[in-house]
Amino acid sequence: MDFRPIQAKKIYEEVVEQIRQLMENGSLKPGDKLLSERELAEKLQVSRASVREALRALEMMGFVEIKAGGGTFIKETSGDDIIQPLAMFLSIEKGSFFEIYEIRKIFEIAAAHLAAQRATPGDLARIEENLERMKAAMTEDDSEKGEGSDAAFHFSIAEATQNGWLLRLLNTIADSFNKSISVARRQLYLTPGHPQLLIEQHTKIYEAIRDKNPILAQKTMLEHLSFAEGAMAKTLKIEPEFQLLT
Amino acid sequence: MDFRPIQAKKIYEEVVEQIRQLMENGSLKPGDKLLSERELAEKLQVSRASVREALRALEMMGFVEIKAGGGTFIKETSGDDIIQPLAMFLSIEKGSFFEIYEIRKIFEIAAAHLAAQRATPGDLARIEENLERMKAAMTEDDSEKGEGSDAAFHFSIAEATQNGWLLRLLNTIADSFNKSISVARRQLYLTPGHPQLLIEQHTKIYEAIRDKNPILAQKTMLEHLSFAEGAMAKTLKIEPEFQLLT
DNA sequence: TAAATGTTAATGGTAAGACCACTGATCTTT
DNA sequence: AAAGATCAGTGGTCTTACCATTAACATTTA
Repeated sequence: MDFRPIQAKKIYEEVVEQIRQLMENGSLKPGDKLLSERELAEKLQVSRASVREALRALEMMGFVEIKAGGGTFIKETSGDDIIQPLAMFLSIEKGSFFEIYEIRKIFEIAAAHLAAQRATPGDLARIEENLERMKAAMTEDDSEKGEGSDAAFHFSIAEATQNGWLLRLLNTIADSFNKSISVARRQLYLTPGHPQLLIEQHTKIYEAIRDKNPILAQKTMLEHLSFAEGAMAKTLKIEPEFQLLT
Repeated sequence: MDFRPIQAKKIYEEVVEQIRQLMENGSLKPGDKLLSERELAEKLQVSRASVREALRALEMMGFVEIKAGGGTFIKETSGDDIIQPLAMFLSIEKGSFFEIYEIRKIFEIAAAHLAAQRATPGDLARIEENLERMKAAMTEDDSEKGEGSDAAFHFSIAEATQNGWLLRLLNTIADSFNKSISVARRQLYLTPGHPQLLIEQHTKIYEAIRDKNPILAQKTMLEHLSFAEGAMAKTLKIEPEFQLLT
């Protein structure tokens, strides 16, 4: 006998799929108001609970925005929300430290390269400003300000790539990363001599971008990240398995 | 008067947060069975519907697996599921073609570089096998087989990086990409002379990886992707804004 | 005894109905 | 015309109920 198993697809998945298709073919554009939960339930011949579970899923993925008392709207997909599950994952998963850090390195190196090619005068000014804030933080011995302007420095480089997607992806990874290893990161700034080293490295990166030298920019960025990786790995008492892009 | 707004957090979000914390601090390990929906509802003093919405969200993000009639289990987070929202987004978003393709290029170039450093003999054999299948497909004039082995070739390179996260992210982007531009991709293989060019490029990439030359591997990969980008852009009648990593 | 079979309690899946708080537009009053 | 009150509609939540599936247990059978 040659029977095929009967597929018992969950209702909410079908609802998600129908809405997804409407978004894909353009019937539902960002800003559009969706039918109310009650109307959807009636049209699809399902319970309101099923509709709500589908909308919950779409909300989690950042495709719709649900306003209590107002209605449900197709969201202008910025991309930030799509990445939320990734951020949550990083807060839980500890094992794949170096795999993820490697991806961050790939992004940052590429960002430095592209920034050297495309940075506008405004971009350059922002990068330099963050570098100066770092230096000031060091003389003031303000490690918190130092970390903040460090992150801002990297952010402004990603901005200078003119690639919004690269900016968002890199930020998500970097943010989640900095949170999950905040201890090691703090140590990075409290070790004698390290702040000066870090500022030297950042200065070199900035100069390479300013001089529109993509190769040097990516090289200095790699050196900086590898140094930070090694220092943090020492604090965390784990050994990096690979050495990227040497 | 200095009042702080009373924040009406949605109940399901609080449920998600509580479970997330239990996962983060290790109280809930992969494989563990969660309390039943009814028990959770009673313990948390909320309705079963709210518990279900929270579990739906966790399921969408790939953190739990829900078996009808069986129970809810903490999932061994493979990472594939975390990326699902990204895949769904790519199927909808059409505008940022070159931004996304640039990210793909960044990944593929890095993958080629790392593969040249880390490929095992087994990896190399797989890469070569896919290359041979491409050649065979060309002589047989089987464009479908050609596209398939092309994708497999790139996949096997990503595999050789030994970085599971890079593999998953790259696959998600590449898959969504190939689907959304299937027309242009087909044209890429039907244009006279192109198959031969593509095979030459792939051969160069393979040889660079085989010879453990990361710089050359990344250079040949870049040339290949830039060529494909230009050809597809011509079919789609759009002009690339940037030229990456030249 | 051990395997196959039947039973049953627990679980997730779905539905229906109800009530609340909030939103936004309309209507009323000033 | 502006301010306030009204009200229908919406999402948020809870309750109850029943179904289909699962898995453990009890029973039967060879």
